[in-house]
Amino acid sequence: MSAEITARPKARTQKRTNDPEGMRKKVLDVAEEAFQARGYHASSMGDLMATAGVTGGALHHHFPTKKALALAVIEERVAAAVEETWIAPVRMAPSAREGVRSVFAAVAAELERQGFVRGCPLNNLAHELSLADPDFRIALAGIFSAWRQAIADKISADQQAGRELGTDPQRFAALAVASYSGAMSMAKTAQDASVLRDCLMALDQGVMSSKTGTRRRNRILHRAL
Amino acid sequence: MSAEITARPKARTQKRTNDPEGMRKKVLDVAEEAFQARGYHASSMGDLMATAGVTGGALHHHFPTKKALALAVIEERVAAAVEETWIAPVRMAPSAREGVRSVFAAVAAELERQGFVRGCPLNNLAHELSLADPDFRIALAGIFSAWRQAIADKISADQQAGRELGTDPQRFAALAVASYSGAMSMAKTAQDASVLRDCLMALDQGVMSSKTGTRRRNRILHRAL
DNA sequence: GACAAAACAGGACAACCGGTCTGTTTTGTA
DNA sequence: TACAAAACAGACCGGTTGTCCTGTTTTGTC
Repeated sequence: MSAEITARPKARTQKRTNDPEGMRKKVLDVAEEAFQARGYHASSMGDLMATAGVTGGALHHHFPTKKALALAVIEERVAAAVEETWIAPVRMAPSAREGVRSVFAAVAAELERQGFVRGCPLNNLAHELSLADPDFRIALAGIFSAWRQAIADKISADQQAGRELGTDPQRFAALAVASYSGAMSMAKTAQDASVLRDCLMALDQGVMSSKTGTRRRNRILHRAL
Repeated sequence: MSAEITARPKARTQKRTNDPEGMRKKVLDVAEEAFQARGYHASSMGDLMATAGVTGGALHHHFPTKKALALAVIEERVAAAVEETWIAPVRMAPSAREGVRSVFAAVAAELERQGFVRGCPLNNLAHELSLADPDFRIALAGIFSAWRQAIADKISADQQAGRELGTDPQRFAALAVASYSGAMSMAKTAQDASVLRDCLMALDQGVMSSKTGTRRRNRILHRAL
């Protein structure tokens, strides 16, 4: 008679959503959002399951561990975000300096528009996870490296065209990424994007201006984007 | 007879250390170290108790909650660290630019010496906690603000002496702090301090050089500290 | 030395964490 | 339609978390 009890079919309360690949995407969406807003350790799997409307079994099927989920967020979402908001725009810009300047200005404008600063996804996760686990650190370091390399390559391209001959590509890229990351850190902490503008203007009047006398012009063109 | 059992005096295994203020300091030391190395959420009260050699009762007496402990670390330790490594040196420097440059170089040298990058304490906690709790955020934002203000004040002092007349104090300070913070983020993620040197050199050849033709000189003087 | 207050000791607890397990349903393929 | 594999559902567990509580010891004060 015990077999009769244990073999009793369980009542299923949740319907299946026959949406292939949609469930994994939804979990990644929620995880990306949560890791960005609250951080990795502060986001529990239970929270993610609840907000994503996903059961534990489903989550574990796509991502065996929490680490695997975070790794997927880093490699698929964070890397894509950097590619979209930084690498591609810089590549398409008329010059490296103009590309960096326009991204800076665009992000500052976007932050002022939505009136809330959540910080740079890459920096947020990098601070929390790069010392916690080597796999995390390597993945995050790779994104940082690709980010800088894209800017350095653009400087090299400019040099191929006879411009920026006195500029070291690696150093320029390092300063661009560092000042942006640091400015975002302060903007997030102060919940005020104005420091981003301060940094952009300081760069404009110093490093960001070429040495051929375009310093005045840049200050005027700055509002164009 | 039950009273006889419940009233039985408990055996005390740990001796008292009649060291007033010493216990609180020890907890703060351990917490500062742990929050810096592993972060706030990844550091459990149990770990802190164990490594500090402190019982739960003692810890709870000095710091009723984990949040109170973190707030004390921020206000007493992180603020002091920024004061010690940045604000005081900049104040004592011959000029703002020279002060910023020397701190940058000193930190880079220190990181290369110990061969391991744990990141900026302020930035580490700021990323993890500034969105988690308003009290955290305000405390951290205040330190960032004081940091920038110290540099801006130094620029103003330079201007009082007839120098740096074309430099905006707030913007200069914002760029200095941002580029340092961002460079430390990358250095921590890559576990390589060379990006700090890259940023310093980029600043030296651009923003960090005054406009009176000292650009050459700075590159030579750079190794002096 | 009396005595109130501060400074601890140490256990207990409820909530929660991430992960596992078994079982059911859908899907791809022939 | 048969059937193996993938995709899920949902309960379950051991360990950990932060906090609280009661009791003991030290300290300061008159």
